Amino acid sequence: RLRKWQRRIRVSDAAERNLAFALSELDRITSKLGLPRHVRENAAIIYRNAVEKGLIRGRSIEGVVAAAIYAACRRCRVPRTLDEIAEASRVDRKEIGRTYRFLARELNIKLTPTNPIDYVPRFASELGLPGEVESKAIQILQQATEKGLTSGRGPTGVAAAAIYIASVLLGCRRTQREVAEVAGVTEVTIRNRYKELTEHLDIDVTL
Amino acid sequence: MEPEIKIVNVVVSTKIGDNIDLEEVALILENAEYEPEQFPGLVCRLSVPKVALLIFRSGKVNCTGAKSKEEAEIAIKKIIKELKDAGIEVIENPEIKIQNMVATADLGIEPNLDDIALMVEGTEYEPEQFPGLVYRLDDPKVVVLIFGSGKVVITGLKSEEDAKRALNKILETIKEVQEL
DNA sequence: ACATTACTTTGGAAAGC
DNA sequence: GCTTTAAAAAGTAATGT
Repeated sequence: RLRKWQRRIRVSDAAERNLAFALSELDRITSKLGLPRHVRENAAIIYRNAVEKGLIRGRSIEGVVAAAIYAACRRCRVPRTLDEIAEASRVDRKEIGRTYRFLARELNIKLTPTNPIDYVPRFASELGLPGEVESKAIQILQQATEKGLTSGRGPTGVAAAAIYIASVLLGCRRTQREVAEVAGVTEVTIRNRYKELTEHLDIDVTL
Repeated sequence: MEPEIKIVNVVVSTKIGDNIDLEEVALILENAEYEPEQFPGLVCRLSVPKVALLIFRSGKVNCTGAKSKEEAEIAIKKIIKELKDAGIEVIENPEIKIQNMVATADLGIEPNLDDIALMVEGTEYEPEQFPGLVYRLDDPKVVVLIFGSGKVVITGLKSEEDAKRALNKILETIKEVQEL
């Protein structure tokens, strides 16, 4: 009767409030990361699907929002690392990774591992590198993938090394430190991938 | 020749008594750490065999780090004797149950993790987070970590036999993936 | 440029928060 | 869910020489 009616109002109120909070968080994080509108909308769809399937139970709204954004970025081929999303949200990378896996499984989101090539445009432009360097880096990564040199390695590290090599080859060298900075990896990692790529792909990088 | 399987860790549980005073036990066993604020169990490390034992107030005990069930048994017998000699009431021949085993092996081939992740159900492969592919098998119910080198880690094992079965299944599915 | 140490992942039990 | 324990895989990271 009246009680039931009131409870329904309360429940829908709470649901509305939660959704509003989630969407505002989604807006805040996506704008902080400078993500395009279609990525944000994609993340919003993923979040709504999660709500409909009751996947939020036992999880924080922020965690699910962050995981939805992470998934949307990958699906739209404009990946952000877990560290970047963890920094922009107030959720730690462990929880985002765990929630992402959970959402992927429950919502049947099938994503292949992030292709290092998808990181090239963003990293290259942040380094102010011309299109030719970008193309060269992508070409290197395609060859690397064919030879299995990307398997098991972190996508950002391989992408960073390819960009570093391409920048040197085309005469607009960026230091390992600069590339490491924008890619969010250490110089040691770039050096390791650099060795691997130049050796196995017979690339002469003479300075 | 089948790939050699090496058991690298065995986790075992048992019960050696009741209402054990861990403060007292901490004084009896030398390499014992007991910080109830941090963890309810007492930690005791043995050098031979090289294992770690977790002893609880209830008398329940966990033993980790052993290379075999026998090794874990020896370790548990050791602390039982020490406690008994110190005048603590203990169960002399407790039933010891294997809770988990970890094994490593080499497939002898370098699998394409991307292809496996794409075609095999129950797999997770996120190189950004971890270089190995995670493969959950239903029978035997274990988890296998497969690396690009062909090395694998099998965990969740209750017996050595399951490790062999799991390994054979993995080799079979990888062969199927390679053909398709 | 090297080396060493340490953390990521997986599984399971224990008692308590 | 977390806390603690051990061990392996390969990659990445933090520090040290």
